[in-house]
Amino acid sequence: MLPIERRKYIMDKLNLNGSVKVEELAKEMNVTPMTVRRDLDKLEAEDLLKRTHGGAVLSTSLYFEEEYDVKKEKNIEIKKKIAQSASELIKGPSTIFLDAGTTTYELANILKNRNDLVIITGDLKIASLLYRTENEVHFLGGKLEKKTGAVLSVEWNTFIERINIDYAFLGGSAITNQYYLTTPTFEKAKLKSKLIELADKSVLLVDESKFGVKSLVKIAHIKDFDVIITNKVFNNEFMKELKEKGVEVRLIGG
Amino acid sequence: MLPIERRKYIMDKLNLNGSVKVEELAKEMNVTPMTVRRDLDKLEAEDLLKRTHGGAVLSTSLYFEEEYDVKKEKNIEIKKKIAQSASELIKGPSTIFLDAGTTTYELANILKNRNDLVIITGDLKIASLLYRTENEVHFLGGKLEKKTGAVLSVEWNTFIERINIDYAFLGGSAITNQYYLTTPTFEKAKLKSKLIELADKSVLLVDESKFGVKSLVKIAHIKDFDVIITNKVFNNEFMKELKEKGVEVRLIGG
DNA sequence: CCGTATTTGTTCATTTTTGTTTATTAATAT
DNA sequence: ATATTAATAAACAAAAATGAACAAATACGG
Repeated sequence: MLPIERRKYIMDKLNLNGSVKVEELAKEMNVTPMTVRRDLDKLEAEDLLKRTHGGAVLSTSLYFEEEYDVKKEKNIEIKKKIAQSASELIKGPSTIFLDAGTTTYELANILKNRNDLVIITGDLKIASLLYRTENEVHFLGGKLEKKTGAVLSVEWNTFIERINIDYAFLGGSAITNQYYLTTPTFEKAKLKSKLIELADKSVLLVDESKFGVKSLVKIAHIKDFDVIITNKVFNNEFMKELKEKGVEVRLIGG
Repeated sequence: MLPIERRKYIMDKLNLNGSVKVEELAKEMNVTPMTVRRDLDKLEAEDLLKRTHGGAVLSTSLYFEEEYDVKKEKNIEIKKKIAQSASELIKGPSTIFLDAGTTTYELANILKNRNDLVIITGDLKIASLLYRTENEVHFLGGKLEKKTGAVLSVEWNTFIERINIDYAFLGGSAITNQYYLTTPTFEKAKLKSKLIELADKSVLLVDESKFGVKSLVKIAHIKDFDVIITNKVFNNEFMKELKEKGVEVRLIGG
C-alpha cells in the first residue's frame, strides 16, 4: 500500500465514521502505529483532520474544543461591552424590544436587575432569564427554532403595531460590504424592518465579526438605525455620512 | 471510544435531555465513573455544562433552576405516574396541547424522547425543555406570569381555533366538590373550555390534592372530558355517571 | 550499480489517560 | 439534629499512547 493510498484510506474512513483510531488503522493497513501517527500528523498539517489521543477526528466534528471556544469567549467580552453600552441608553421606565441572539442575551443579563421595564422578546432564553424579575415580560409566540430557541410567527406584525416601543434592540448576523443588514428569512426581515420603523429609537448591536457577511434578505441599511453600537471602525467618509443622517455611533474599544 | 468522542457523546446527551448522570454515562460508555467525572470537569472548564452531584446539567442556567423547582413539588411521584399514563394515550404522530403546570411538565419530560409530535404550549419551562428535541414546538405568546412562567394572551383563541388538536392535556389546580374544574381568571377559563371543545380528545390530569378546592371561574365539569387520569377514588355512583357519559377514568395506584 | 533521500520500523523515555484505593464531602433518611 | 449512604476528590499505580532517536528497508537519480 502506497503512502498516498494509506492517507486516502484514512480520510475515507474518517469521512465515513467521523473518527479513526491509530491501532485500528495500523492493523487494517499492516503498518506500525508509528507510521499511522506520521500519516495523521501530515494530514493534520493539511488541516484535513484533528489529532487526538489514540486517533483523530474530523476537524468539523469537534464543535466544542478549545480553539473554537476561545474564539467564542473573546467575542463574549466584546458583546458584554456592547450590551453594557446599550443598557445605558435606557434611562427611565421604558418599553423595549429585545431581538433574539447572544448580544441581546447579554443585554438582558444586565437588565434583569432593573424593575421599570416592559420587555418584549421572541427569544426563549431571554424570556427564561427575565420572567422572574421585577420587569414585565411579554413573549411573542410561534414555532420554536430548534437550534436557537427563537420563535417567529406571521402574526407578530399585527401585535407589534399596536404597541409603543421606546427602544428596539436588534442584533445582526450579517452586514454586507454595502452596509445592509441581512437575514436568512423573509419573515425575520419583515419583522425587523417594522421594528426599526415603529420604535422610537432603533438600536443595532453588532460586533466586528458580523461585517462583510452576506445573508439572503435585506432588512435595512444600517444608517436607518438611530444608534449603532459596535467595535467596528468605519472609515471617515462613511462616518460623516452616518452623522449627516443623524445616526449615533457608539464605538466600543477592546 | 476516543476521549473526544466520549465528550461529544456527553454533550449530545446533555443537549437532548438537559441533564446527565455519572453512573449512567459510565455504563453507556464502558468506562469508570472517575473517567466520566474527569470528562465532565473538562467540559465544565469549557463552560459547556455545569456539574452537579451525580451528574451535570446544561450551563444555560435554565435547566438547573427548573430541576430544582420541580424537585420541590410535593406529589411528584404521583404526578410522574399520571404523566406516564397520559403519555401512553398518544400512540402515533399527533398534535397535542400541553397546559401549564407541574404534571404536564412531567408529561413533557417523557415526551422529549419522541420525534413524531407537534406540541403546543404556553408554559415557558415546558417549551424550554422541549425545543431541542425532534418534535415541533409552538409557543403561545403573551405576558409571562412571574411566578409560574406561563403565558396567556387574549389572542390565543383565534390561534387555537385554526389548529387541529388531537390531544389536549389539561392540568387542574382546583376541582370543587361538585366536580367542576375551576381557575382564577376568566381568560384561562375561556381558553381551557375552548380546548376541551376543540380537541379530539381532552385529557384531565389531576392528583388527589386538587379535589375539594375552589377557585373563581368555572371551566367545565370534569365529565366533559374524554379521559381523566387521577389517583383520586370516586364513589360508585359518580363512576357510573362518568361511564354513562363515555368518560374514561384511569386510576393511578400508589 | 552506487550513493542519497525518503520512508518505515524499533526501542525507549516521557506524557497522557485510565483505573483503584481511600479519605473527605455532600445528600438522604431517620 | 445524627446516622447512613452515596458521590467526590486526591493520590497513587497501571496501562496506553506518544515522540524522539536511531537503524533498517526501500525508492530513485545518476
